[in-house]
Amino acid sequence: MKDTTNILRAKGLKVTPQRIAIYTMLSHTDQHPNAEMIYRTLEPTNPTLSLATVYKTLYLFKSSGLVQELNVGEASARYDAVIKRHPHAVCTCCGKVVDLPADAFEELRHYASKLTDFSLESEQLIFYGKCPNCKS
Amino acid sequence: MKDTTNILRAKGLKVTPQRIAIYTMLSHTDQHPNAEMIYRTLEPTNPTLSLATVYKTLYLFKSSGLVQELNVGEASARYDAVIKRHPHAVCTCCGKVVDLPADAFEELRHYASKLTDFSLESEQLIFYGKCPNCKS
DNA sequence: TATTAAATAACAATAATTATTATTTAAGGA
DNA sequence: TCCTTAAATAATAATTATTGTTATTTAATA
Repeated sequence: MKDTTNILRAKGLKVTPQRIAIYTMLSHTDQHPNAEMIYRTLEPTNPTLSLATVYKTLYLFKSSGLVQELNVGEASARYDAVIKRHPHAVCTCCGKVVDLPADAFEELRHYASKLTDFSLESEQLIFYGKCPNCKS
Repeated sequence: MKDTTNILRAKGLKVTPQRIAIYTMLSHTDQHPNAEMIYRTLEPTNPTLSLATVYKTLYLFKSSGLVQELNVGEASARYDAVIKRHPHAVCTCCGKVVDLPADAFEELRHYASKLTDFSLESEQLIFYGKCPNCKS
């Protein structure tokens, strides 16, 4: 995809088929997949892809600010191509992760900076509960 | 310790020296240690303790509601004997984790339940930044 | 004190992630 | 378009956190 190529170039990253596939997939899903899910999704159409490359590419993207890593308490990290920090809701039954609008963070930042001597950089807000499907 | 013994009994748990040591240590620290730290702290005075027991005991305590597990994005989980949900601040430099007062959660719960169809159970709020020591 | 179900220590196994290395390839210049 | 080369990749080994297994020990209760 042209878009992905330009985004990678803008970060000074070499453009490879693997990177294009991973970024394009991440920016077209709202599933918050982990490395394994990304690999299993892309492997059929990218038979030469290896799982180690997925991990390295995610690390690279994270370091370049192209994706954010999300830690919801599972064994493996999830990834999100939306880089603006925003709250998430995690279903404690099926594991689904959904996005919430970002505006909760504005007041929170204020609140937290009053309470600590930290110089704050970012924040993570996760709600846990049962999603509509699992409730019933 | 008498206190710990009673707390374990109240949850219907068998009282063993290992459980007493782990719970007593957790309830007397604000360090939010992980399993390895707990093991290394207790092993000198409890030479018969094994790391697997630490993990199993933490799982038991978590299931019984005696401790909460805290996932700040590190490889290993941290534990807190304060079971009321409260925000944490994590130093991105030295890894220190400090507690913040719980009252931020009241409005957040309200906010989140308006935004999702989830039946919400709990929440986790983590601020990342540099602690006073690491700032300078 | 004797009984017994449960807990523990020791260690094997697993799962997620990272490191290593030989091979391949993207990017830029001739 | 073809070279050159530094960087990326595939394959796989290694590591780290955590969980499973099992023989032995022990806390709780009779």
